[in-house]
Amino acid sequence: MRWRDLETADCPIARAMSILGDRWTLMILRDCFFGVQRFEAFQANLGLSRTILRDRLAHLVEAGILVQRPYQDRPVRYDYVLTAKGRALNGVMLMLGEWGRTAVEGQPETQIRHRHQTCGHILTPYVACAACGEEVVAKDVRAVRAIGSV
Amino acid sequence: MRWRDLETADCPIARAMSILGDRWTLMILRDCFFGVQRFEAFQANLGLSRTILRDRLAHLVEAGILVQRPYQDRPVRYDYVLTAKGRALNGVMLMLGEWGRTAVEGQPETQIRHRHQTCGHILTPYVACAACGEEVVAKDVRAVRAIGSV
DNA sequence: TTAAGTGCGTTTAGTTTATGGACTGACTAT
DNA sequence: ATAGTCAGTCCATAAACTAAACGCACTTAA
Repeated sequence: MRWRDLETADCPIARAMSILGDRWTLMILRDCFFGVQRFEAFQANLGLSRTILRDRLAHLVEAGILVQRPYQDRPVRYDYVLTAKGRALNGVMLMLGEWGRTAVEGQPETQIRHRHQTCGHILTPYVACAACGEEVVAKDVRAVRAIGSV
Repeated sequence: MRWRDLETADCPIARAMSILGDRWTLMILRDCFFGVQRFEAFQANLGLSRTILRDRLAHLVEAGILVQRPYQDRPVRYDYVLTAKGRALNGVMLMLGEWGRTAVEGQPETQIRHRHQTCGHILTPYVACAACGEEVVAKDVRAVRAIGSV
């Protein structure tokens, strides 16, 4: 199966993965959330090949997740910054980090956490339901095919 | 950079991606959450090559995300089912699906949603802070290096 | 008892992607 | 002038992925 056939899949996870589903894209976006904006910085942080970095950044721009913002002329150079669509990945990132932190063994002495500025605590994120505000756990959820949303 | 070097990274997202970060693994896990358990079913649903499927399932078992549960002898055949560690990915899946649904254009007529059994509504998931219960948005969050958690 | 089917894999050969390193180009700073 | 910075391209090699065929240990149907 060709990978980017998933773009038009019926399943939103499949559509998400058609954009995010390779070895580097989510790592690049993690760096974006940490404030990294420049080509050299991504490359130095991640250690991926420049060819791939170029390709992935271009895809992310094309997908509307990053925008190029010129920070100098002669020669023109761009920062890569998150769009609203990119910032909307915040929840995915937080949950992914939480899973990596709690579920994946391997105990580095320090780990990166987040502080929730509005309450001051170190963040432990969980997924809640917009309708009832309760925490959502796997067993309480059933997949349904929906037209519209209710 | 060699990919599985990330296993011991300091960043929990990097550690998560060392397991989940390829084109198919999260798609396989999505199917697991939808109840798929058998080799042929994964292969038919996803259309990936059998070679890769074998490899990915083996990795997921090795990582403790799936377990093989024999459902017949002669010849012995296994179901692949989520462990607690696997089920802990529920939040990631929900947020990934929500992002795919709301942020990725392309409007199939029907989409897969979830029903939140405890309140009966179609689920719109969001990420909340365990300390204060409020929704967590990108701008209210700052990365910190932490030893312990508080 | 032969034939067909099922389920899970392996093998093979060919294609696609990724990799690391050198290189270019347009500058700036010393 | 010389070195350094930054973003990117080019290239040869290496690794990953693919589709299709095949193998094996059965079960079921003819």
